[in-house]
Amino acid sequence: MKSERATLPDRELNDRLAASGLRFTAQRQQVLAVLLKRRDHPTAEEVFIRAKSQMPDISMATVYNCLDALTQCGLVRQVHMDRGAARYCPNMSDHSHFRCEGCGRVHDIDLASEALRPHLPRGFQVSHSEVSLHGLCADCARNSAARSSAK
Amino acid sequence: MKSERATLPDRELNDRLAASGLRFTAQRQQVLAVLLKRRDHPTAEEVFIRAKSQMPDISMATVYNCLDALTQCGLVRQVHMDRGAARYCPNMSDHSHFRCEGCGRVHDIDLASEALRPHLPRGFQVSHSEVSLHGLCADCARNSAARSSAK
DNA sequence: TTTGTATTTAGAATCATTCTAACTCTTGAC
DNA sequence: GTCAAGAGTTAGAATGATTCTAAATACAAA
Ligand SMILES: [Mn+2]
Ligand SMILES: [Mn+2]
Ligand SMILES: [Zn+2]
Ligand SMILES: [Zn+2]
Repeated sequence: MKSERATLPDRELNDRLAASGLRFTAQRQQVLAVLLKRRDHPTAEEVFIRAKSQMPDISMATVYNCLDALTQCGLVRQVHMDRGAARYCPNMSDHSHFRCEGCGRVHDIDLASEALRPHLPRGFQVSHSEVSLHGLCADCARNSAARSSAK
Repeated sequence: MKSERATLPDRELNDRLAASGLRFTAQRQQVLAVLLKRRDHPTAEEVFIRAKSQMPDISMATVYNCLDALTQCGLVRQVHMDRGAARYCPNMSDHSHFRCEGCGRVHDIDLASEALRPHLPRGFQVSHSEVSLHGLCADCARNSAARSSAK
């Protein structure tokens, strides 16, 4: 049985889209649902695969369009690690990203770009900033330490 | 009259290349010279154009190869701003980058990634980090303030 | 010299993304 | 309800940056 009233994320989606003069569509709902379900910073390609499993007719072009719409209306951020495909994150708090070279996962890091402000030279006005870190996450660091001590 | 002994950057280049098992070549020398001459974070394309003006037979593939060799032997860093082409920087000190939306220039910012260390969650090991900032540089901010007050 | 390897080169291939143009759906006069 | 206008979706083409490939060239050591 489907609830009469929209779920909370759907209501939020509807309002945000409307505020940007955009329509609520099944595809945008699906793409957002994918991002909210597993917060692992998937690429557009990965979003496409996951969305397609629920909505077989959705196209890659639409996934790009939806991700763009969601980004525009402030529900999703693009994340740029490495040179490869952009990743997408539905966590809109001011945070940074850490890409683990061991497991490949992209972790949210509670490091606000606000913290960088005092380091800037006089007169510069920052409108947007991005911090990307690379290395070993706690789990992978522990494993690699264990492996090397075991020899 | 050309000096008998190699210039300082050439000596350094020779040593660094040797240390990585790479040869000193005219193309690598030229590409490094381009980067040292104007430290404005050019893209590979821009490096190609500048190098070509001195060395008309150099190819784009070689510019990519040389930039790669210079990066490997620690004389140059790749800088990733936006989604576009990578930029190259011969300043190997721990610093960050600021892309001005007014004039398009990429400025070095004296913000060491070391400063981020204390913000990391326990157990994470950072091997590399990059901070990219966007906004208005001091000059452009001043101009835009002047323009808006003049109405 | 000779010979093996590193480097350069042009062009093809690849990858992510954007664009195009046709089709479909929604909305809001009438 | 009908219908036109606009918004959204779609497949596939086009683009831009980079990497790959294979042949030619330059080098360095034997
Ligand atoms: Mn995130
Ligand atoms: Mn720099
Ligand atoms: Zn890990
Ligand atoms: Zn500027």
